[in-house]
Amino acid sequence: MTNRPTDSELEILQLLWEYGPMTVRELNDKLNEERKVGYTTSLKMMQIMTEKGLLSRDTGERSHVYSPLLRAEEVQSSMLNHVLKTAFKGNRSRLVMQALGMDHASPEEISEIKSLINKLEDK
Amino acid sequence: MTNRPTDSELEILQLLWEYGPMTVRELNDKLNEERKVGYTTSLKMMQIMTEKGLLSRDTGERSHVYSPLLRAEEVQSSMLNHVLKTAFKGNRSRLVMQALGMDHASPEEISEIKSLINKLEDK
DNA sequence: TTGTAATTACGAAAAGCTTCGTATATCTTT
DNA sequence: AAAGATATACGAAGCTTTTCGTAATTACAA
Repeated sequence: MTNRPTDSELEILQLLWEYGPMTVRELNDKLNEERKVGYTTSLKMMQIMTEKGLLSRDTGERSHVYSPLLRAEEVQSSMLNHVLKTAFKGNRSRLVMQALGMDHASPEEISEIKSLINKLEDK
Repeated sequence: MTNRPTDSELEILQLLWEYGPMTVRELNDKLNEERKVGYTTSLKMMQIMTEKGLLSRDTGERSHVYSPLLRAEEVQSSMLNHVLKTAFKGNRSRLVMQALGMDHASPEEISEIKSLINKLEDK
């Protein structure tokens, strides 16, 4: 297993990270605030994600409660690493430059990044 | 069209970016330096990529010559933007922090990034 | 010039992702 | 207790991606 969910899986993970463990019904309702998704579609996705080891579920009640098995940081790291390897051929600086150049980084973002770099340097 | 190639397509684009326009034969040879790929597999991929608008081809000679239609920077930007949106929910600073924290950024990389930030600040 | 090699075109199989319909089981309400 | 609502399980269709095999075409070589 690669720690790298598909886009649809990621959509579900984001909701679980934001709102905490949920039943299929609850999650499907959240999903439908953004786009139309059938109930059994959400159910199937979450069952598959459980098989894959992306979610765990508590079957104690009739309505099973699903929880994410990975933290957001882990998934972010996997996905970013993958882009770094495949699209940037491992060139981290260029990736960061791209990230900084995208749209317009606000002055606040830039100073946030600067202070982070200073912290990194201290070590 | 999304400017976001699949991993296999990206593998082909990387070779074209690095070595310039190539025939299927040439590209397939390059690919096979890394992993076993059938000739018609490469052919089909490149035909599909042409349909998708990822490549153009010169059919003037018997062996068609393929060129990338996008620059590496465009694809990198698309892919990074996508990860930014889906995995990081648009939080650019966190993305950059992740990028800097991965493995260990070398002192050279850090100073490279710092000087880039200073340039950005000047504007 | 006739056969061998190289190239493109085409179709299709296998695998993964996304979506949903139907069947079955379990509550809840009247 | 019967009827209706709600949940899970299961299977399968439709797409996309990746991989090749086979056929048809073109060039080359003996």
